Amino acid sequence: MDQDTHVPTIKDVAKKANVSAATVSRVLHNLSGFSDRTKRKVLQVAEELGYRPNAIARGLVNKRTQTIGVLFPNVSGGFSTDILHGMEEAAHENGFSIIVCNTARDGERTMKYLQVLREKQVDGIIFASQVIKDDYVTELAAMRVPVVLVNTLASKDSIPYVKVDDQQAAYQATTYLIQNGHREIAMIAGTLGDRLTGLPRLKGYRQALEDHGIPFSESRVAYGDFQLEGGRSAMEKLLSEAPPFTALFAASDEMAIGAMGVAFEGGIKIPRDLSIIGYDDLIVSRMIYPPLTTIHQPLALMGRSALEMLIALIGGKQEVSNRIVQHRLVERGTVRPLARD
Amino acid sequence: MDQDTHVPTIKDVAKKANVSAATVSRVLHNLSGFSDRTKRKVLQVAEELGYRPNAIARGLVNKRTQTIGVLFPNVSGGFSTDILHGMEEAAHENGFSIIVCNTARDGERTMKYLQVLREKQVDGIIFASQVIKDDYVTELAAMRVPVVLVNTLASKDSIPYVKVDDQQAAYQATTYLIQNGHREIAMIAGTLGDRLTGLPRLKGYRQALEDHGIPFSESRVAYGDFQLEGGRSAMEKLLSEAPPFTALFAASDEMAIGAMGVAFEGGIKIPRDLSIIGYDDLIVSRMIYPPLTTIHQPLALMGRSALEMLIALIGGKQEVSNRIVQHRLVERGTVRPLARD
DNA sequence: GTATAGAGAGTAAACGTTTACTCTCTATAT
DNA sequence: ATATAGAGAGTAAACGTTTACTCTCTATAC
Repeated sequence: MDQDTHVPTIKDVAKKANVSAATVSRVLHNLSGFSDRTKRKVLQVAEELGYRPNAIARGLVNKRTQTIGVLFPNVSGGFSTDILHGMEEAAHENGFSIIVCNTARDGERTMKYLQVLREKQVDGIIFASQVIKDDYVTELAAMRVPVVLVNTLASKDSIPYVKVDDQQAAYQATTYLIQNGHREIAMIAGTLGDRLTGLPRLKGYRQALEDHGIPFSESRVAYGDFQLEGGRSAMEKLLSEAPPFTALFAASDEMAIGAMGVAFEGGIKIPRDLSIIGYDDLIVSRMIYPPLTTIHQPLALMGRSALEMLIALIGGKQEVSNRIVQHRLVERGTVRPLARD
Repeated sequence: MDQDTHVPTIKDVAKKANVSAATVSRVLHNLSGFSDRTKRKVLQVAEELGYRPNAIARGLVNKRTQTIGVLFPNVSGGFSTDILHGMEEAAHENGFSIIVCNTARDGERTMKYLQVLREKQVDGIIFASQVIKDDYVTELAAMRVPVVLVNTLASKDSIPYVKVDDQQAAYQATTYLIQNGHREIAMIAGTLGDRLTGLPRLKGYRQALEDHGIPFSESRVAYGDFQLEGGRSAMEKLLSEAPPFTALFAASDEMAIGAMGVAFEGGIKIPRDLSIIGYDDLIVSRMIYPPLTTIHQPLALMGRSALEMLIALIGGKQEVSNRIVQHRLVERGTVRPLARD
């Protein structure tokens, strides 16, 4: 009766194979200290019993769980999704599992997750595109596990990261609009307070303008939250309050798409009446119509990179260097060259 | 020196508070068997030391990890993403963590994941929209953990699930096209061999046709894989090989969007020249232009439901009943009523 | 023929909790 | 004054592994 509900342990294997648990462990790990005969016997018994090692017990002794915690501001955004995909891939290849956490951009919730991850003894942590508060840093320090950032920075560069050069990318996006003859260019920027992703993109935009002799005007900038709805309301604000503009740079594809929706609803044809360039190159951005001209970030690759950096750190590497990955402007259907006047 | 790298355990707390580890444990779990004085002392010391319980050790003794494994055919699809979001939410509320696995529709890979999840002693497993092979069922049985299915079925209904009524939903979608005056209706169906999601939708389509006196023709059906690319190639095939049609029912939004792309490229205007209805109601479906008319599935809710069912089972509930959630046709911009001839 | 090295394998402690049992008080009932 | 109940707390085993040590052979070197 008991056999029916008992899941076999290493001891069961040991007993049935007439060896000690230690020997079974050695065989299973292919260490030394057993004869060929024993090895065969152990393997056969393990197979027979359907034995699987218990990673929890293993984790307890060698203080490794082969598990990594990943925190996203919103799991369901196309953005997080693409990054997650790359991470998952790399994790699987390296024998790690991923616990996903959706922080919903909420500081308290993030702290709660950090504690859970600590208790679960994850081997490392990745933060994706999220502002890193000091609280987090303190908690992370107490956890004594390596951390890697994707698409964000910690103060004083204290944590390794992989990201693109936001300012340069924004500069390029804006310049592209200018080269297409636009001079009245609005921007939907990221969260106002966000100095890490929001500000550099705004700076790139401003710099491009000024380098081409176009005065920057705060009145042509609206702030969103990188998400669809934020893009929509920013666009509405721009349309009603800003001086007229012929082109728009949105600091995220989601916001660009939100803005496009508002434009369509208002009878503004894209790109005929308004040119738009986004930032991210989500998978959906090429699915929509017209397909979005945007700054491509290799998101899956960035996820993969971050995970590989993290694994190196977990493996004992003392330091990894930050990685600036290459962005790229991809021309699709939402920017129209303006006829010279 | 050692203090510097040592992470405090329950024993450290015990020693510093002059009590036994058992007492600390009792205090922390708010059981009985300690005075108020002791409680205060223990709590204070735990706080001072920055003590956090080790869930791995805990898991070892009470054979619970508060962790759930979730398997998706492709994490980066909008589909999985929305479901995951609902699950993550519910998991967090109930003190569970989620390990995500991307099976890439690969049987071997799935088995590998199942084994990892078994070793990691997850408390339960959720399969999302994936064909359940017999191999899996065997492995799952050996794991002795509860399983719940989302958007799929196992043979003989042996595993509880939450899904919509695919056949009825497809019937409704097709009927809607018919009621809008269409009689030449093509379909992009799911994977040919897939009897679980693919076939019912095909059946619903066929049934609706026949109930309205329209002969079903195999030549107007093309098969995709539920993903974007599959939709594109199916559409190309339909356009070149099928008899002309004025409307199209796609068994997934992704395929519908892929088909729309092909249509646009071919100069076919939607909905003027061709009406399209999809299936899923992904978040992106309302972001694109024109916004997709489709069958809404409450994906996040389904994810949440599945997770709650699973937790009930983990909690010892003997049985949960399957849940058929309500779908809904949402009218947006891709279906045009056909003028009566 | 003895010393010795190394192969093969077992013993037991350790990882950090939880929990069943046990023990010692103090307070109350008789 | 004694029996007894219950509060407060400790002891130790258990969970399933890994691993440092130890032990016993057999084979080889001399």
